[in-house]
Amino acid sequence: MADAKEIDGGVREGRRERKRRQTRERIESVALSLFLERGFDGTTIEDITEAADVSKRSFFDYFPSKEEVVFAWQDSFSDELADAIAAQPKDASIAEVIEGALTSALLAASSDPQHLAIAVLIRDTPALCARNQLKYAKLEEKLTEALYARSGGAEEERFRLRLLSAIVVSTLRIGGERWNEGLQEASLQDFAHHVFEELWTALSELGTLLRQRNPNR
Amino acid sequence: MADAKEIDGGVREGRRERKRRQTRERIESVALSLFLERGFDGTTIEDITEAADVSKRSFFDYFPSKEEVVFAWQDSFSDELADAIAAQPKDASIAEVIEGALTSALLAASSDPQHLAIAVLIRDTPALCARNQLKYAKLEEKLTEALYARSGGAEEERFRLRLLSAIVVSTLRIGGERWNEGLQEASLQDFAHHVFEELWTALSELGTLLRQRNPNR
DNA sequence: CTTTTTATTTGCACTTAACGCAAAAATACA
DNA sequence: TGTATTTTTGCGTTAAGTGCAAATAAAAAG
Repeated sequence: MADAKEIDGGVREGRRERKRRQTRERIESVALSLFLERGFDGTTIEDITEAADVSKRSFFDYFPSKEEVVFAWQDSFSDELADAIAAQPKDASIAEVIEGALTSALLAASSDPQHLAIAVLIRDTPALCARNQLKYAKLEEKLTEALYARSGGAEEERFRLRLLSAIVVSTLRIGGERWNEGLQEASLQDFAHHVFEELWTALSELGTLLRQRNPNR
Repeated sequence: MADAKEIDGGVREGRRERKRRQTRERIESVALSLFLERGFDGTTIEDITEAADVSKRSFFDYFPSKEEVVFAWQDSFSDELADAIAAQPKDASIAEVIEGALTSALLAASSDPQHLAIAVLIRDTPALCARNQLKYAKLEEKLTEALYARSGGAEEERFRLRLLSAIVVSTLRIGGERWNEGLQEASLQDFAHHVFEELWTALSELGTLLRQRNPNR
């Protein structure tokens, strides 16, 4: 059990790992094609495994359920967002950090044209809608952690940051819906910037409104 | 097909309707007991139908899936909240409307002691977690509509109200988690009031923060 | 009270998702 | 080469959920 095939410090991908990765990618790609073609419910695991040329049993060795194939890519988005937050300039305001990081993560994600089709698929499949909401919850957690890690970390800040994360993720969700409904005339950057403008303005006005109504608190 | 059994204008519940309602309630009650006793995954549909003395097939005539039994009561909460919002005094501020309506809806809901057990069940069952998130989305929609209906309805207000709804629902979610984690020393009223105080303060400060950073916008 | 109509319940067969286990095949290593 | 390990597969099983047609119960009509 000595370490094998190590070259300049990194473990190079052996045949096993390579094949496993390829199989996983093949299943994912084939499954998504079929989902888009025949719908999620109209595609059986057998359809997928036949097209991907693996046994039905092997499918569950790669993905715990049919749904997870659709959401496999989601984890990477959370991670990218967290990285992007850490990468924002030190002197940026919290609004700039969030807007900057989210915009760059969104741009990276949208480079894959399949994502739009997947979004539509999710919207039109009730079973996927529920699972999709869970994605937002996870994203919210990650975002909170990333913001908390960045901003010194006073315990009293936690609620505020959690709330802010929730607000941002909600905005992402609402904005995403609007983007999918609309005609995508503007570029994603411009659209995102516009939505953030609305967000900051709305929050700012909301703050004013609340302070006026509860002046003594 | 003439109308039958009508007395003073209302259609009295016939034996059919009554039995159907009773059966539905029996299934629901039995199912929840079993879920709490053996867990959601550890309870089969057959367990439920045997205990409720109906056929397996009939179960699906009352509920579209095992999960829906757990969430059957949720719709009524949304409706109560919408009613409570409409019932708030005309001259109340938006914050007062939300806090007042949500508090009263929460109090009404929490009068059923099973709700706490259900909340724990949901938290501990992954399959239910996903479905649970969908509940929040629905609540958000309802809340937006209720606020929109109340506040004259300028089209430009929609985004703000939607955002505010999202914020409130997020707060409800976060507060709910905290409530379940904690020891419930305070009363629900006091706890809710405290959470709302935090919310209004945080929003107000957030507004200030954003205005300082984006003074020219 | 009997017949007819309508709504509800049930039984049964069927599809599909998902899991467990042990045999078989592929790969790594010596 | 031979041996150990990992991966893949086949097969059997459980349980959710659907469709359909027969049986049953309730309501309406005669």
